[in-house]
Amino acid sequence: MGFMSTDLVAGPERDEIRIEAVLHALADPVRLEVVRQLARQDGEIACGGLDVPVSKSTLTHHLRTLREAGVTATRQQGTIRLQSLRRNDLDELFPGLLDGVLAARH
Amino acid sequence: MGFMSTDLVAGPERDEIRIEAVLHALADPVRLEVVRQLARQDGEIACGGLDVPVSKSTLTHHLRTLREAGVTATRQQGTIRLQSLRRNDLDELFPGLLDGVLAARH
DNA sequence: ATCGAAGTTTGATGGCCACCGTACTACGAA
DNA sequence: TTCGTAGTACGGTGGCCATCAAACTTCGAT
Repeated sequence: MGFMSTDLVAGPERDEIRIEAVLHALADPVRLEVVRQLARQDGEIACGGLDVPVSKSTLTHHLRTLREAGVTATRQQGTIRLQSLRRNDLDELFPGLLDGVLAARH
Repeated sequence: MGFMSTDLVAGPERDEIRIEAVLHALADPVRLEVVRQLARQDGEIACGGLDVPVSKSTLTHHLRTLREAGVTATRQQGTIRLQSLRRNDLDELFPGLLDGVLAARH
């Protein structure tokens, strides 16, 4: 009670993030939509709070791809997993990339 | 003799360039290397001037993918095809994206 | 006209991966 | 402890695509 739960699910350190993995992660329409929703929210979203037209298991797969690429961070909160964008890390490694992607009309 | 040959090979208009196609095009290691070499050169390069570890036919395939995504422009010069980056179009549509990708250490 | 150089096209192959349903795990509430 | 909720893990399937070799095309030079 009352303590900040920082129960992070494993992902790459900032220096381990590879541009190819990030681009591959962003190149899928479902994952791109997830990133857009995370960017719009500018905070954490649970899996169930994401509005994408795929099954639960497929969404799990996409979220793992994003996390392992270093695009998102995942924090466990009880039985819920909260997703957030790793804006700082991405902006430092690839300045402008994320903003450029989000600037695209869709 | 002496006139500028502007024999462009077909590609999408600027407004037809889709972010998903661009990301997919950039997500392949061979194509990303092509983009890096084009960016370093800051001009036109013939297919044969590109240093990538794939066969001729595979390179043709990659260059078509890049062109049809709107990442590169292709100009025919006799029997040679000159490739160039569509920097202006990409920067206008997705400001920062290309620079961010090129800023990645590799 | 012939030949070589530069690329494309075609057809085939193998691997990756997006997708699903089902079964499973873990946590919280009643 | 039982039940519901949230999400993961596991097989399995189909489709896309990176790859190549071989045959073809097109242009320029000889």
